[in-house]
Parts: sequence; structure tokens; C-alpha cells
Amino acid sequence: MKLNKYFVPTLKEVPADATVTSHILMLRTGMIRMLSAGIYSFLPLGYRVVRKISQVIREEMDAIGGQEFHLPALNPKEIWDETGRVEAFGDILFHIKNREYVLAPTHEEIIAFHAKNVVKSYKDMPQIWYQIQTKFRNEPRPRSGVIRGRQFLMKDAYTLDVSYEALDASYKLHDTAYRKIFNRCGLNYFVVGASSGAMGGTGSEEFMVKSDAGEDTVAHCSKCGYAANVEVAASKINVLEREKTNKELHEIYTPNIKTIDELCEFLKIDESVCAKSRVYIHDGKAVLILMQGNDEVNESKLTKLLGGNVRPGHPEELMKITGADAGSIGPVGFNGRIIADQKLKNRNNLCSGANKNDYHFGGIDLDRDVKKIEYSDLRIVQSGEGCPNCDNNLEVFTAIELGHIFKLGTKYSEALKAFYIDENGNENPIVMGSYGIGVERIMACYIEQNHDEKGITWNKILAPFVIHLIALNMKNEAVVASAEKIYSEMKANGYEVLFDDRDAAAGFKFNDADLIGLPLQVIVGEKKLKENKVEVKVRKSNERFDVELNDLKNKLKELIQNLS
RNA sequence: CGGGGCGUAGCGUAGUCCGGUUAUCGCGCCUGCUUUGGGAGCAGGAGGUCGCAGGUUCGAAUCCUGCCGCCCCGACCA
Repeated sequence: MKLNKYFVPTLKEVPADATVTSHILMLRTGMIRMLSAGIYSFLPLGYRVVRKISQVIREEMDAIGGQEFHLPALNPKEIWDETGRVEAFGDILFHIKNREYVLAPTHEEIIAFHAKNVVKSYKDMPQIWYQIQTKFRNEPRPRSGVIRGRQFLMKDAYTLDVSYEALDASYKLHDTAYRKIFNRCGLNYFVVGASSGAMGGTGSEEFMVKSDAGEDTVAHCSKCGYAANVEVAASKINVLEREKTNKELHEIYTPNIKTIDELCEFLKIDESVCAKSRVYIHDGKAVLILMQGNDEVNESKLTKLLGGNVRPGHPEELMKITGADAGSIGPVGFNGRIIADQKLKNRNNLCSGANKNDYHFGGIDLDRDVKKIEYSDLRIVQSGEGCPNCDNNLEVFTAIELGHIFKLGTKYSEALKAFYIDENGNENPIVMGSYGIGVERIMACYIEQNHDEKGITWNKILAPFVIHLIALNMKNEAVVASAEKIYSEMKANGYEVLFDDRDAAAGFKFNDADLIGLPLQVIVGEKKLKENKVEVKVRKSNERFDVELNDLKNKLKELIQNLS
């Protein structure tokens, strides 16, 4: 492709609305443009990458026996009512105004609809049906470019099986295929066991990529591979023993001391002997949560423990309930339910607020001084804490969910009456699995993981083209003639090549080439051409080779073979 | 949906508090000449409903009201 007439509107400056690296680079390289919040147009260069990703997905899905469908995005609302998902999705589901249609956010219903009355015998299964198709979700807050959009491409697959044992096999196939897909795409990812949530079913795994732009927080052990969403993640904790000598409860004057850090500094004590208090309102009643030192309350764990409606107390409420402001609240004399993190179990000689501004208690013995205290695991796992499964330390970070695989079960087949006849002539619901991959997320995650200060560094699998041919001076006849000849030969040899034939200054072209980041650059310039040579640059490593013209074909072959 | 920020040419922006010439500058774009190994130089030129609507005023990018859009944080995310 000749760049002169190819629509690749690169940007020198960073667009004001983009803050995430992949978003910035996708805009700057002219791969995407925004149409509306969470709705993006893919321009020719960007769409080539989408097609490369789709190709990898197709190959691996076909390899496990998948059959590609193309299902409608426009669905009768009626079918979604049958499974109760119009209500379940709520505002996330887009509704058509002038007809009773919805825009599909996923396709379990449609798959079950087509399976019904057609996949009638146990002999018809297993089936793996998939598609790569546009999904619509009315996200309340799209963000980070294509990472969270209202319209996005999803590879969604569905399996139809006769039993849960058979589903296990189909599920395993997808697990394997997904690992191959993400490996081939060159992504550094990990797999998190997840609860099946409101989707229903018996098991699921999420494929995650570490990223600051991520919306999930996970704890990960690089040694044994333990990985879990921080909402449920566990860690090895050092539970301190009771001290042998039990101090008396005593009040301490602590003027203007609000935080645990200030308290430790003021009293010259360690934070491990401090108990931080947080007051939550649970269905209208105050609950005091006691954490060791600076440990944070994991509100997901707390909500799960208490059930019902839980929220942090407002400042005015705190004063009313405890008689003190946040920073001076403590368990001694607190009138209400008290739950302490398990790290504090039966501890003595603790320091905590006295429920009186500017005062703390020292020498608190939770067994002696606090009546009716409960203990539970309430803390948020933090980086550096012990892995629950091995002797390594956990790392906590945010991550992007690239894909998930679900053992669905019979929820949808039962609702839509997709039954089959087994060997004994009995009618049973088809056992379904559901498997998704965010196609644009693969692209964004790849860029998040493969860029430098100049731009993207593509691998040869996902690169929109493999070679960036640069003619340095389009006014020099020798350069033009040589570059044109090289371009024709490359195309004849089956290479995907982007030929920068624009009449622009050298630096301009170099910077655009580094920004777009094709794996190899072939630079045709006046000086080296006089020696019958061109320069070949490997974008990622910045290695440069002077190559004789008649050796170029071999050198390229060698370099491309060695590319990741 | 709550909190915060923003909206001026294709992109990035100054001006807005404190109303007053022809709305600023850089990049990009067009013409000509020069230039061509790391985002060129000179000369000339085009391009704007200052997000939209209404109001205040002799006069509004600037003040007021309403609306729309975008970004960030939070909530939400089968």
C-alpha cells in the first residue's frame, strides 16, 4: 500500500481527550477516530489489525471444531423476555424505539433459539458455535478508548452438550484455544478463577492483562500462578500473639491526632498495635469495623458478610453515633455491633480511639474491654503479602478482562425449551457453555504492553503491515526508481508492505514510521544507494543493518523469520 | 447517577476572573521557490455559527439561565 493516498491521519500531538496509552496511540497512528462516547470508527490501518486478530481467533476456534455463524444484532425483545434478561440487563440493554426490538449485548438466547427443535438428539452433540460480531451495551460510563465501549466486537462462542461431563470437555477445549489465541497475539496475560456470578452456571475463568487502565483489581503470584480478584483474594497473614503482660486500659491525650500514622509518630508505637475504626451503616444500623493499623476494609467482603445494604457512615452520623469524629473513634464503649478483622483476634495492649475527640485509649484488651466482638476476614489484600498457596509474595494490580469462559448449564436451554432426546428416549435440556473475547481489547492490551516513547512496536502476527518501506527523497529519481522496484519485488514475494512515497522530510517519515511501529523498516536513501545499499531497521530492538540491494530479499526473509 | 474539569479552525492552544479595535499562537492545509538521514526554510494565502438556545447590555468568546457534548474520579459493570 502506498501511503501517499492511503488514509492514515497520524497526529503529532496527543489528543486532549485521551489519557490511556493505547487510546492515545490508536488515535495518533490514525487507526481509530471517536464518533461518540464509547463508539469508535476503525480506519483502514486499524481495521487491518482487527482483521489480523480475528484471523488468529478464527484459526484457533476452527481448530477445536468451531463453526462460524453471523447472528443478527437486532433481536426481537420477546425472546429476551423469555429468559428474564430484559429486566436483568436493565439500562445496559439498548432498546429500539419504533419496534419491539433490542440490540443484542450477547447471544445466549439466539443460540438456544436456533438449537431448539433442531439439535434434537444426543447424536447431534457436541456443537461449538461461534461468531465475531458487534455487541451493544449501554455502558453508563465508557472509558479508556476502545477498552470500554458501547459498541464493540466480541468473539462469542457457545457449546451445546448432553451433560455436565461433556460440557467439561468443551470448556477445556476453549481454555486451550484461548491460551493459544492470547499467546499467538503476543500478550502477557494470566488466568483468574472467577465465581460464576449472576450469569449462573458452575464455573468460570477470566483471562486478564495487567494494566493501569484496567477496571478489575487482582492479586497475582508470579511463582505459583495464584490469581484472584481482590474482592475475594486471600493472603497469608501474620497474626500477632497476645502480649504476656496485660496493660491496664488508659486514656491518652492525643491533640489533633487523626490518622494511624500520626498516632504512631506521636506515641512512638508500631502500627501493628493500633486498631483503626470505620463505621458503616448496615440497613440503617451502625456497625463498627476494626482493622489493624492501616489495613483497608474490603467492602466487597463486608457486604458479603453482612448482606443487605451497607454504606460508609457520613461525618455527621459518626459524631451522632460515637460522640467523636473519624480519627478518634474506637471499640471501647461503642454502642452497637463490632466486627474486627481476624488479624486482631483476641489481641491485647492495643491503641484505638476513645470516642472522644483528641483522646485515644491505650492498653485495650479486646477480650476484656470489648463485649460481643466478632471476627472475620475483612481486609483488602495488599502487594507484598504472602501467597496463600506458596512461599512467594503476592502482587496486587489493576487488570483488563480480555476474555472469559463460562460453564453455563441449562438456564437458557430450559427457559427457551431447547431440549434433546437422550439414548434412553428421555427429554433433557441442552447443557450450554459460553465463551467471550473482546477483540478491540486484544488490540488495546497489545499496545499497552508493546510500545515505547516513539510509538507502537508490533509483532508480525498483529502488525497491519510487516514492512515499512521509506523512500527518503521522492524528488530524487534514483531513490524513487529503486524504492518502487523494491516495493514491487516485496509485493511479488508476498510481503505486506506500507510504502511511504510521500514527498516529506526524512525526519517526518522516520517519526511516522516509528509511531505506526511496523516490525521492519526498509530505508532507501541517496547516500547508501550510491553504494548499492539500503538500511533495514528492526523497530522493536532498533537494530540497523546496511544491506546490499541484491541481498535484500534474503536478509528480509531471515529477519522476518526471527521476528516475534 | 454523584463529584470535578473542559468545549475557541483538522490537531494542540491564548484570551473568559475584570464585557470594548479585525479572536491569539504553533502544527497541519493551499500556491511558489529552496530543501530532503530524524517532525525543514522563505514569501504569499485559505480556513472560525468561540458547543447550542435564550437573556442582560450601546456592545458578549467573556456576565446570567437552560440544554447538549467530551474527559477524569466514584457508583455501576449478566
